Amino acid sequence: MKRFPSIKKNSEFQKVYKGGTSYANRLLVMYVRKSERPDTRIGISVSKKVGNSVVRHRVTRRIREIFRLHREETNSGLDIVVTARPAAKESDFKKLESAYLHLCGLHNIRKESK
RNA sequence: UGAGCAGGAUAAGUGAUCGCUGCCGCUGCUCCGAAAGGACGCGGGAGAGGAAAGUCCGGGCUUCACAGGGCAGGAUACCAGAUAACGUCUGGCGGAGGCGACUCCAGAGACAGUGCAACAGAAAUAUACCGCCGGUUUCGGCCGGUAAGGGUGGAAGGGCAGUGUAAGAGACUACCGCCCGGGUGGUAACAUCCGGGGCACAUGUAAACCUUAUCCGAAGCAAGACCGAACAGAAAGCAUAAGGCGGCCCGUCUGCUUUCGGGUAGGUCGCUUGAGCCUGGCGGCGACGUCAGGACUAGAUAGAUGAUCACUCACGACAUAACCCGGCUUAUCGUCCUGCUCAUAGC
RNA sequence: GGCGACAUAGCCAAGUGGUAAGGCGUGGGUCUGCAAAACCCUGACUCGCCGGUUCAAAUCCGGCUGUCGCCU
Repeated sequence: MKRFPSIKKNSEFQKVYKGGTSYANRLLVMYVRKSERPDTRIGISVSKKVGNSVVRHRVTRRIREIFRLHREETNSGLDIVVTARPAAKESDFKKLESAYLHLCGLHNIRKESK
């Protein structure tokens, strides 16, 4: 597997938005929905309101890196959509990471291993 | 030393680990496949900009349209050149600004025609309000001449001085301006000189319509080409066996295979070696051209540059390719280099 | 990535080079014992921003900024 699987189609995004549960904090919004697939997929959405192309790419890469590093800690078989809010453009990697883990805790999708 | 003008370069760096996207290689173990090959693994090497931006011009490329010409529509506009082409660039000319280095110009035509010019003003391209002069008078004025003066306006009938006249007026004269013709220099724009017209054309606006000259078919890689599940359709053949409707027959609906064809989801190509880049010589004032040598430098398809650690400093601006080039415009923390101008002081 | 449209008062908006219409709303007044309704009065000074053409620009011409739509 070269890359982790991701949500690509607009219809799949809409499915998660309508059928999933959502939590949010100051930096991020997270939608989670159980899927029929065995693995966990992620979709990242960054609006133009967040900033220009450079800012949006940087936010996307950081969220993708966070997901990659913490993938083993979460339950599998989920579709996750993360939306960045405009405040995310000023925050660094550490702040985004703590915000992500906070939302994972609210969703109760973290494994009980640790 | 201070103030400035013009041009150019650069766009934080180094090392380690994990991760991402192409490319190349493998005595390859594992999986798929008839094979070619692919997946996976390991190793190597590559991986955003000067504006990648805005999409404002120009071209390549692709599809569609097209005998040729004209009209319509659009663009450009001093001259000569450069270029694949351009609204770009270079060198000149004219005008404007600056002490200067130098900078800026949307810089054809308003004697081809039409339109518009609010308010003010008597009058806006045609006219007499006041004034001046002559005549007349019932002394209030009326008739005629007149653009020198007043006032209005962004703009008032070529300017200024003189002659002249009742008062005036290119009516006449000199200079300037304008128009016409010619000489000289220059490829040309243009500059300069001579002669003539006595002025008949004569406010501004062409980023108003327009005239003249030149150029332009339209759309854009989500262009387009190929393969192609599903599904709508057509034709041929087979079975008339079985099932539904029906009490039964007739009838009617449902079938299978092959071929054709449309082309959706999806996939492959287009997709990066190029009117390109670096160095040097030659031609040219220059833009640029030409010759020789050298290097290969992203190609993704929801879209690749991030995270962690260490060190240095000026503590890091604007900003992320998406078919590719040539320009323009706009954004931008700084650092460095070259040439030149002015002022002050010293030699 | 490509193509196109729009921006005028708090809101909806008209506007042809020459003083920027109108409606809703706000505020004030008349009316009423008090209100509602009705009637009268009321505001643009940066016409999104910066330049240019013109005597004069919301309007014409360039360049920016923002918003929206279409192509999948």
